[in-house]
This record gives sequence, structure tokens and C-alpha cells, in this order.
Amino acid sequence: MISKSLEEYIKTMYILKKQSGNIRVTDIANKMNCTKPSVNKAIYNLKDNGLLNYESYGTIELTEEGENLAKKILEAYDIVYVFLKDVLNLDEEDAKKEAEKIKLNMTDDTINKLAKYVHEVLDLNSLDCDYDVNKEKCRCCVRRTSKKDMISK
Amino acid sequence: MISKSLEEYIKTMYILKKQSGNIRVTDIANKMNCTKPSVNKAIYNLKDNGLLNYESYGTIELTEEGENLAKKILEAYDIVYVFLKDVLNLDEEDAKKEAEKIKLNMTDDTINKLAKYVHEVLDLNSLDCDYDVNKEKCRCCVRRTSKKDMISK
DNA sequence: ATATAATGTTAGTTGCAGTTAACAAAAGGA
DNA sequence: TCCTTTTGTTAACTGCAACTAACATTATAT
Repeated sequence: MISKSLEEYIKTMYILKKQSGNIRVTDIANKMNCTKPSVNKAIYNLKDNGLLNYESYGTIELTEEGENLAKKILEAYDIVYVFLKDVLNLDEEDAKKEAEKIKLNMTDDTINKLAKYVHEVLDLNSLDCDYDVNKEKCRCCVRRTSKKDMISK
Repeated sequence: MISKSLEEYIKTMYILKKQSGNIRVTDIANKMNCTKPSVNKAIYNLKDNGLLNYESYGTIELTEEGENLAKKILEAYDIVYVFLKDVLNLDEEDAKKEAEKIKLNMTDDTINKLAKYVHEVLDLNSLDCDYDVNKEKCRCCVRRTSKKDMISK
């Protein structure tokens, strides 16, 4: 299990990859409001954990394991975000900020139960929803319906 | 704003006071699975923040401010616990563990909204509930109905 | 009353996650 | 091409929150 701090780094990397096609130290630092040396350290830490490939001055590439972890983290974030925004009615900005913090501490099981619940409450699973944090897609899922909201920050 | 770590200490102190009438270094250490030196440090840190009174080898007494903070932290824990247990249907043990972690990161506003929501969903506020994290009591509140569950761990 | 046990304190260390300052490498423009 | 800017790295330091080991104080039991 990597630290919450490292989870933030890998999540940010995944988002940058999706958004701009590549992952750069400076961009990570900007997005996370931290310094480049902090990013550098995190990179080697994630590398040691087999979550990305990297050589000095090279390009950062998430491994399959790293990518799966990033997806899982993002799914968790998304579901918490939707809960806060659409169930508790926090405004968008607050929901984002809060989801950012809260999700860091939840187990997979809790996230799954929350996901199920959100689906039920928002009546998004009227048909045959099989939402699961570990799956990438969900046919009737909130994630897909407002993806822009969730992935981009 | 004190750190999350210190919040845990002050919460534990408050619980110990309620349960046994006094607050001792060793008991805090046992309850929190940490060492006595860690507790000692936390005590002086909380003292510097005006949250408790203490002299070496003396008795720990929360100030009014400290007590209010502890109550607020516990209320937050309680409401998250109830949400997890009675809304998401986590079993009791899991709900406790998760609430312990999650609540640390939520703002007062979010906690209040969650409290309201839980009250609505569980239909506990059929009359004139005015649940508020900053108040000690809530006439129709989940906290009161299963207090034993929540305060004791 | 004093020896022993329990409790609390101090000093010094560790690991984590960030920082600044200085430097190295790569990329771009004249 | 070479100079400048941008990007990435390294080293050394900080603060936090834990730890262990050793010591001091207080409480208990005989």
C-alpha cells in the first residue's frame, strides 16, 4: 500500500496523460501546488513500487498496475464527488474540494457500497447496472454521464 | 486549526473523561495504540493551543474550548458512523473504523449537510429537528438514540 | 516506611513529505 | 551554432509525528 500522498501523485499523472498525452514534472508540480523536487522524489518512489517506468530526464509512463491504481483512485473520487454534489447538494466547487480529501481514506468496500447507493438514490440503475470500482465502465453510470466534470479539474 | 493527529488525541481525552472521570497518559496511549512519549508531546501541544490545562505529573483537564472542539469532532464522527452503518449498511465494526478515518477530512458545512441528509433519510426528523454540529443536543437525533454505540469504542 | 510497580518525562532518533538553493540537461530561437 | 530559457536533478534542511531507551516521579503493597 502506497501513501495517500503518492496516490495523489499517481492520480495527477494519470489525468495529465489523458489530458495532454504526456506527463511532465513541471506540470505535476503546478497541478499539485508543490515543487519539482517533491515531484522528483515521488516519481522514484512510485517507480520503486512498480507503478511507473522512468529514467532520468526521460518520459514518465505508468505501468499497467499504476494505471489501474490511478483509475481506482479516480473512480473513488468521482463517486464521492457525485454523492456530495447530487445527493448532499454541495455546490460544484465545494464538492470537488471535499471529494479530493475524503476519498483518500475510504476502503474499496465502502466506496463500492457508496457507489451502489448513489446509483440507487439517483435512479441511474433502473436497468441492469453493475457498477464496480474495479471496472472501468458502468453502462448507466454517473461517471460517464458527466465525465468532463470529474476528470478535469 | 490543529492537526488531525491532535484532534484524535483531544477526542480520545474527552471520551476517557466521560468514561472514567479522569484522563491519563497511559490510558490515552493504550486507546490510541501509541507510546507515552507521543502522548506527552501531544499534551503540551494541545496546551499551547489553549485546549487543555496541564502541569507535569498533574491532571489533564480540557478547557471549555477544548471540550467544545472534542464534542464537535465526536459529533462529526457520529454522523458519519450512522451514515455508514444505517444508510450504506456497513456492519458495525467497519462503520466504526471507516468513520474514524473519513471524518477527519470533512468541513463543518459538509458534516452539517450530511447530518441533515441522514436525518431525512432515516426519518428521524419528522417533527422539528434542528440538528447542528455545534450544538450538543438534537431532540430527535440519531446520536441520542444510540449514544452508547457512538461514544464507546 | 520503604521497596516495587506503575506512571510520566526527557533526550535522541527515525521516516515521511515537503521545502530552498544550486546545478545539470534539454529545447528553442537568433 | 551557441546562447538563453525551460525543464529536471541533487543536496541539504525543515517540521511533524511517531519511536526507543533511559530516567524521574508517584502510587501501592507488604
